[in-house]
Amino acid sequence: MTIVGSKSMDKIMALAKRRGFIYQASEIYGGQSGFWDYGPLGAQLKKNLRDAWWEDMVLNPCGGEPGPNGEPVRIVPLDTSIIQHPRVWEASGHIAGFSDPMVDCRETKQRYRFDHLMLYVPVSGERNGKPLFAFMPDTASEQKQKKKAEKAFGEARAVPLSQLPHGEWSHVVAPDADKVGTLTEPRAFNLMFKTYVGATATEDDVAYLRPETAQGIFVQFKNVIDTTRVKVPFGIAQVGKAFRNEVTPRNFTFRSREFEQMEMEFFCHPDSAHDWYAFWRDQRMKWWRGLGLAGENLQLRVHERDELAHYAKEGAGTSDVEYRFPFTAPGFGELEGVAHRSNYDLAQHQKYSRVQLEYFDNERGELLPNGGHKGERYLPHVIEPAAGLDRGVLALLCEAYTEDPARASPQLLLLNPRVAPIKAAVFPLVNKDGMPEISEKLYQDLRRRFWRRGMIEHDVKQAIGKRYARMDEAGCPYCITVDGESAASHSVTIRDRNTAQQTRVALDKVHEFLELNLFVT
RNA sequence: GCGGGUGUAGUUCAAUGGUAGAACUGCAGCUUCCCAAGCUGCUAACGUGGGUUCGAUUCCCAUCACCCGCUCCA
Repeated sequence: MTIVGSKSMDKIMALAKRRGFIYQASEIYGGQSGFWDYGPLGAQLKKNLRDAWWEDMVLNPCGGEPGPNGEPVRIVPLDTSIIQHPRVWEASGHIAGFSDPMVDCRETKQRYRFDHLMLYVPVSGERNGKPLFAFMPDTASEQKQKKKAEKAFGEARAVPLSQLPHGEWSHVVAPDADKVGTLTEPRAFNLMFKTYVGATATEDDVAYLRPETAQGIFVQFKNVIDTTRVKVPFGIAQVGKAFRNEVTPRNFTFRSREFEQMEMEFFCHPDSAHDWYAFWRDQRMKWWRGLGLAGENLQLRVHERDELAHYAKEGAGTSDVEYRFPFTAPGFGELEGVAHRSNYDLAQHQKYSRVQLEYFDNERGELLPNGGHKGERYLPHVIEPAAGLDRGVLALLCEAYTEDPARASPQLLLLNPRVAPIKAAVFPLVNKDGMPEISEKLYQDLRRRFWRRGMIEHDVKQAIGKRYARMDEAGCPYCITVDGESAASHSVTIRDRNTAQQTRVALDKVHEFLELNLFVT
């Protein structure tokens, strides 16, 4: 068990840089806030994590474990465009809230358009220490706030909130709030990256880089249903880049402006949504555990009602898989959210596109004399496990980072073999006496066998201890050394990264050893 | 967005108003039969842009980036 407190982010970042895992984007130009690049080892580590997700979500979901309906889980892949029709983001609700200045209520977590909010103030103009009451016209808050205002200071009149002098903000009671001063400053939330489609680049050509990959799935839901013979319940999975103009990119790659998501939208009948929600919540937690985030640094957290996103207000709820990063400790940071989105997205797209997106389920409805069912038409509910690939990589690095003062080279990465970028390294103990010839041959053989699984390294230069140390820092699980006995006994030593202990293995059994220790869990 | 801090080789640090020194890393050679060993050599840095000055890595301003604390995270 490693103690998080002993892990400093500075050291992890230095190692990530030094060993070529993560670089600052555009570093030679001074860097660009919110953007990071992956170096050779980082790119492979990230690919391994992405592949692991793909294997366990698409190719063989949940390792073959049946879903709550007792049947194999069926998920199909998809790859949609980063730039979608702008109306997609109107339907999804991403544009509505963010093209105009908004104010948030810290108490109720409601968000209001700044230019829509009104305020009840005394007709006399003198507040006399009483609070002022904000409301949204044509909502229940209008009458409620009016009553409160009249009780507080008699006759009240309505003025736009925007006319309020800045110093008076702390005296405003927000709609549906109890306390004063819970409204934030008005802010423009242009969280979506804007661009122009076409060379003319007029305002008519405005488009956005997707702020999440999920909408591409909802938009193509009908095509997938119509062309692939899938039946509800089933999932559609997608991995890809998403972009958000974060106000404050912070904490290394944790909050980046360009990031990669691994999202799966699982479509099911509304009646079974709770079961599928619980199923995916537990499956996803199990998955992260299986990759090495096994200790108490991983937790599942159920969202409070008042922090649910707009699409998850109704339904079974939202849970986050969270990891205790060194920079969040003792708190946790989100790795993946599992949300019951109800039918919010399909309903929105059906409304905005005016295309029928309901699913006809001919295995439901009343039983017919011929043994079939009458069928039922409905908008499926959606359970969405949405994971951050970059956050996953960061969590793996943080978890793997270990200091062992007993070693000459105290820093090492205890990466799970499945995600480790370098699977094995082959060394001649010394670069002479026929050893490099044997190691070169073994290296070529192993690379031919394992290239699909990851990198195999070969290094003949410098002292053996230095080569071991390098591999420890890269998180390579096994170092295979050709020594003086190898030629005569046709054997090599295999060094375990975690223990630094060596085992002698016959040359022609090395691949079996790796197969067994690296890939069989 | 606010406040504080920091920017010198790949990393970790030093010095200096007269353009920088080291350790480790990396690379090459020698050596080397098991954990960053030894010897020799090489590569390699003052975040960027202004200002002051005869001269700025050093002082000033701006900017960019990172870190910490708030804020934010639809």
